Amino acid sequence: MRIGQLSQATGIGIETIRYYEKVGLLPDPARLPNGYRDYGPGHLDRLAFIRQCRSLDISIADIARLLDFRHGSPTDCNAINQLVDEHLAQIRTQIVSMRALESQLIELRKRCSKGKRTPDCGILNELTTSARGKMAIKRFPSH
Amino acid sequence: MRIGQLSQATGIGIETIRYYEKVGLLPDPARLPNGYRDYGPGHLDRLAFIRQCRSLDISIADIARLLDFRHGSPTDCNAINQLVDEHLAQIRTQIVSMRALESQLIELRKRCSKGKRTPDCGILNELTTSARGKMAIKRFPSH
DNA sequence: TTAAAACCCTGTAGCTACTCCAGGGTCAAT
DNA sequence: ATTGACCCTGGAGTAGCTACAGGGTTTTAA
Ligand SMILES: [Zn+2]
Ligand SMILES: [Zn+2]
Ligand SMILES: [Zn+2]
Ligand SMILES: [Zn+2]
Repeated sequence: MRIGQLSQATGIGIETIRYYEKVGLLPDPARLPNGYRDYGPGHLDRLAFIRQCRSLDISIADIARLLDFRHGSPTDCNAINQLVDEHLAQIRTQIVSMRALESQLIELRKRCSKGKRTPDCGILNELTTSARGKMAIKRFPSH
Repeated sequence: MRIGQLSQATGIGIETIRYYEKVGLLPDPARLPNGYRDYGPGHLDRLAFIRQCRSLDISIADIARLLDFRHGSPTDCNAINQLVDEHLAQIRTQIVSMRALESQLIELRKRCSKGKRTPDCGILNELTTSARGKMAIKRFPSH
């Protein structure tokens, strides 16, 4: 199977497949006499696994760890459970901070209505004044 | 005011301040005879505004636009309202997809309990089978 | 037969918003 | 005279791709 076919089969772009090879996620494939990459079913399987992990936003480094567990000698799988737990915690943290961001932006948006001119824009003014409010207490004399 | 003082006053790192100068967010400051950067109150103000925007996750490019509105000749501010609306929409989209991600990871996590060995790990197996399930229908004969 | 289209190759640069470092120069105090 | 705290420039690194540039190969159609 050539790279274009692998790309079609997995829905992953050709450049991305070559990138996964470069960073060590996908083992180097055999080569045809003309130098083209020649993939087998193992590559297809592995690449599908990678795509599934990426769709869950698992990092390249963590996918490498998962692939090691998958293809290495059997061990205790607690590390896998822990990896998922950590990612879940990370996602939840991000959701919390994005919701905080959302409400801040909602408040900001309320400051302005239609048809104002920039010097009277409530949004600009709010950004300016809250920026000033957050500045360090310390003052710097000019001498 | 030298760069270290500006850094202290705004809470922005020195390297970051130089970066903002390089990308055009902060105007080039005057220089002291020894070549050190010499900032005025205008820079402090502008930098505080920038930090405020960044804390709302507004991109460098959009901050540049906001600064243009802030320091340019007065115009209609609808573009500003729209900018905030777009960011709000973006944030909300991201929250939605992160929640979807969260529930997927929760489901995945349920697949495995303590003390299993990697070949029996429900998480690994789930990742593998759902990866296979999502593969393109098209098959590639080996001939 | 030949020319275009479609495929493949390597290597490099670009994206975001910083952050860090190497290898210097400058200035105050000891 | 030397230490330490500053400051400078320029370049590399981060994550995960994506998009070339500048070539070679294979298939298909005129
Ligand atoms: Zn992780
Ligand atoms: Zn407005
Ligand atoms: Zn925007
Ligand atoms: Zn498990």
